Amino acid sequence: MTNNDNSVNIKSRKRAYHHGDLRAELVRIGLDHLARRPVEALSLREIAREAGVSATAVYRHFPDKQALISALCREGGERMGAAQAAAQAAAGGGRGGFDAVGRAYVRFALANPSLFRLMMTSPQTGNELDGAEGKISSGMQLLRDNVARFAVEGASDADRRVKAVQAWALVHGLAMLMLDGQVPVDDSLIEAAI
Amino acid sequence: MTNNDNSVNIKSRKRAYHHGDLRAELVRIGLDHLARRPVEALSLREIAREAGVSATAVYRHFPDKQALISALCREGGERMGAAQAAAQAAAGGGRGGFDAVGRAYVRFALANPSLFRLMMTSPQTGNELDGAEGKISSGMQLLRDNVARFAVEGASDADRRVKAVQAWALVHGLAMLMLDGQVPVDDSLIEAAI
DNA sequence: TGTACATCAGTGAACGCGCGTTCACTGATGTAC
DNA sequence: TGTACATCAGTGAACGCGCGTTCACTGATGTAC
Repeated sequence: MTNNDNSVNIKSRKRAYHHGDLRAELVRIGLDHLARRPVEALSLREIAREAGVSATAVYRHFPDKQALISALCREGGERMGAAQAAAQAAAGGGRGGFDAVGRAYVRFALANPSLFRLMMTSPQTGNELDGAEGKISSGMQLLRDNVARFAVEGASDADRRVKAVQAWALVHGLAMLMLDGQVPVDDSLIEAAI
Repeated sequence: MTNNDNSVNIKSRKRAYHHGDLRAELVRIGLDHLARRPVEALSLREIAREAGVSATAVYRHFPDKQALISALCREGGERMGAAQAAAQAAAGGGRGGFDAVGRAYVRFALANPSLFRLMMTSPQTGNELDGAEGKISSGMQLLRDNVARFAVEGASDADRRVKAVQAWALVHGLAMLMLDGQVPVDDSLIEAAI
């Protein structure tokens, strides 16, 4: 939030947020909910309530609930991509960096369970109006690029493609199994398995 | 369904089902829904509607919606286990049989998307009243047993545990990625990757 | 073989719930004169 | 520097919806006499 004077809330209920601030606040609260509660519990009314604003106010910033959800996915994708990029940078290039990206993928999923599920489930969210194409599911993209880059040893194209899918499946499967409580959430297990 | 005379429906609305038949019919319809529609669209009222019965009638067979869902998961677990066992038997023992179980896991998930998700997401469904402990999530169990059995090469216990998790994660990840449309649903890809 | 009766799987009306969305509105803000 | 006005982000009441669940009930079935 930039420069939002909360004391204004007490004196007047209108224009409590500077232009654009409520939008950012709604996204913030939405992401917070997704970090703590199941996807199906995500409610436009509750997010508005938590922002201290009427449900109707949301419609000043998003045409409908789906648009809010898309914004959450977009923001989630960016954060996930950033986390992976940071992990890769910290680990240096090469194989070590590649593994670091995979681990960051799993850790992001564990830290943001419902957001991660939502990002996976939602249709690719092609850019309807927005121009930022590549960024949208950048969390997926970075891992996929790495996977493609490190699977060059394979003989044929098809072979490389299989290796890429295997690598992604391993990482994604570990994330989902931990998320669903089928495998204990154990950081050293992440280190060992990836 | 055993011996259910449907012509009875026309003459009288009461006792249209022999004892126990409506229960089986509700489960059948529920599974059918789960094969075609998202989990969150599963509605007790709609299942009843489709069975040609009032919503209230369901409560003669299940204390509440959760009990219906548990029954669906139980049935799903059994079917999945059966599919895996059949695949293993067909492929013979050894490594080939092990791979066959993994592929059957993925194929079951693809054939029953929402049921598979429900089985993964639902808490382990420990047996409250029922005595059939091991059978409940037998779909998971068979794969896990196999995974444990074929990971003996590892040096230490911890190492074997890691290998087991990796194998499960690969299979599970491939299933989920295909289910979510992130990886094309392609049977030859399943063969190649597992 | 015929009759009285208990059982219990079905019925339809009604409940309260929270949801997403619409509507006509209001009043603080920033701008033009 | 002061005043009139357009803008538009907020308001609260209301909508219809389908849901899970409860209630008092009904009537076909199978059993005991």
